[in-house]
Amino acid sequence: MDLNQLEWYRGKISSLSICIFICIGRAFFIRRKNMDSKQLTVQALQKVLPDDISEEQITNLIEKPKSSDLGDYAFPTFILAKSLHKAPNMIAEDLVGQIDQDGFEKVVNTGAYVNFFLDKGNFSNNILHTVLSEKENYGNADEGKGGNVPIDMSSPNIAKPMSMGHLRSTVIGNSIAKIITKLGYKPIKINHLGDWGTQFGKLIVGYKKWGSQAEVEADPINNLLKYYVRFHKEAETQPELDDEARAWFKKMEDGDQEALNLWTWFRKLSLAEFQKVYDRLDVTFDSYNGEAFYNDKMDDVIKTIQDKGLLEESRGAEIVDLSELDLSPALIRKTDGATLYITRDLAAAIYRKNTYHFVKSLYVVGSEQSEHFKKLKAVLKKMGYDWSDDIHHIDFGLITNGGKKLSTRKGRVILLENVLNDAVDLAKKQIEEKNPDLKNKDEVAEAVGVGAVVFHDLKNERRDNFDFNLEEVVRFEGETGPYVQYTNARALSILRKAKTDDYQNADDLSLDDSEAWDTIKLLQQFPEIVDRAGQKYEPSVVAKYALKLAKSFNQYYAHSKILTEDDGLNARLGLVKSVSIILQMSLGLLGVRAPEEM
RNA sequence: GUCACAGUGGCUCAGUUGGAUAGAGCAACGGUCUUCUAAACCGUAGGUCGCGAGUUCGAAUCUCGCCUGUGACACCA
Repeated sequence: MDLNQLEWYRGKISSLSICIFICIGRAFFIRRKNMDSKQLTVQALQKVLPDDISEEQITNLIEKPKSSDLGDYAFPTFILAKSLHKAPNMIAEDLVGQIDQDGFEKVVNTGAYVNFFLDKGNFSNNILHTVLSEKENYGNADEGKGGNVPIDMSSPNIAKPMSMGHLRSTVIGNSIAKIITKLGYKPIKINHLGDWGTQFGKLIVGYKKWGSQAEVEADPINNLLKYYVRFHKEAETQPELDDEARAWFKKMEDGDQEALNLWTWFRKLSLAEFQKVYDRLDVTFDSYNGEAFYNDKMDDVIKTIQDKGLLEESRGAEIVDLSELDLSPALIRKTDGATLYITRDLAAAIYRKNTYHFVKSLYVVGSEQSEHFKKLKAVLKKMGYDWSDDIHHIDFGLITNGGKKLSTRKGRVILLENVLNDAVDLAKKQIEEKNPDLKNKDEVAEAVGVGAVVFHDLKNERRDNFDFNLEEVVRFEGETGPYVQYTNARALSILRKAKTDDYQNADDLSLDDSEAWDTIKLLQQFPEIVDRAGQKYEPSVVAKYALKLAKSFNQYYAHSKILTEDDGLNARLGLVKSVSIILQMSLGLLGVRAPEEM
């Protein structure tokens, strides 16, 4: 490298570092100012409140009024009534008289509250600059510090169709993965396939009795399901079928070629079918290690349990007693020597710890299994693994149909694929009706239809049960995914129609408009929303926020003309752009696509 | 029976750490497209926050009891 080149590099490097320095400095400065809007309020109060009330107490007492009519922060004076021997509303009135209103739009009292109104122009200028410069990094945090977090999710059973129940686990897990990524963790999405167990014995019996290779290949899952359902029906009157099934599963475990070949074939066909659904949902996995993967890891686990003196015999089975925790015993090995669900999960938990050295390990599994996870953690704890505390069961409520639990065995399932197809068909109809000139109709219909189903699943608290209702799931009006998508599409449409993009570099983005105020405040809330969603493993926090932001923005632009050539144009466009950035990010965190037009 | 979770307008649900007249969306009724996509916006009507005590200046929110629903409760996963 000659001298000239060296100089050139130096120049590059130094100008780059200056740029980085300025950018970071600016972002930091802006963020400080935003965070300080509450701090400003605290300080204003502290100067006029009695000394025995600490800054911390004031911070905790300050609340955000439900309505902007009552300001942006409010301080209730009730607790001062006793010590000051005065009525709360008198205290509030006195405080308002003493408070230095500098930096606020105004400070007034309403009854017993002191209400602080922030300087809208200043606040909006700061927040819009922040969002426009940080873009999709807005709201990022480093809480996770790159720690691995395996997420056990989706986990459908081989040879059975994916039901709405699997949808829940899949989309909740997927969304949590995205949310915690934003918080600095590294999720490892594991599809813990149900690919082992006695049901395969049943399936083989059913296939051999009533099936054919051609039939299975034509429509694998539906036909395999058909055999399975028929097996259960016929076994009611012919109990000897159950014995046959057990024998076939035993053959699998003993390595019988015919049994294993069938099993491998079923598994392969099923995975290919599942993949179609995952593609539509935009969900990928880092591992497909299911139950079968742990077959050869069971002995070690059982040996460890035994070595620690935890294994007991009871009624012919081997168990770990958990009665001191008010839990029923964990069945490690059946009377016939076969292992069980919890044995495999113990092996999996230990494997994941050893392989990923996780900081947390999540299981997105229905709440009917909460007992199982309590036992799992308890056994691990007894084995001396303190990291059992890092295991979290992310439970969710079950989906019923007509108030009844769905059951694969009885053939009462809601097929996810049908639901998605219905939703997409309906979306297509809507597009033909409302926007017939749209270019990529099918692609948009897919995004909207699937988005509606996914959003519907995520918008309520995980643990809520819900009764399946097709009309409700594929609804496009009101509090739905398409509503958020539509709001974003319209925002983008405005930006396309704007003759300028000067707002991207404008210094002044202050927007002193009460119509826009709620939206602006919502933009500022986004980072704490992501954080809360992550702490609670609750995608619905993001979904509800997205609805709130969309609604507030819809209200704003239904009443205000954005594309007007005046001094406020840059700020308004900056707001539209910021809203679209955050709506897209929110939808992204939920695993819902955001079409540019619809 | 034991344990867990839930109970908010006709339906589906919101409601950070207890706070100001309990909020939305569907459905119902009425209004708004010559003006940035009406999948939108505005308005009207609709609630003893399951019931009863307790704590508190103050409870949908915390504690206790009861009622109702759902789920789990040893060889399924």
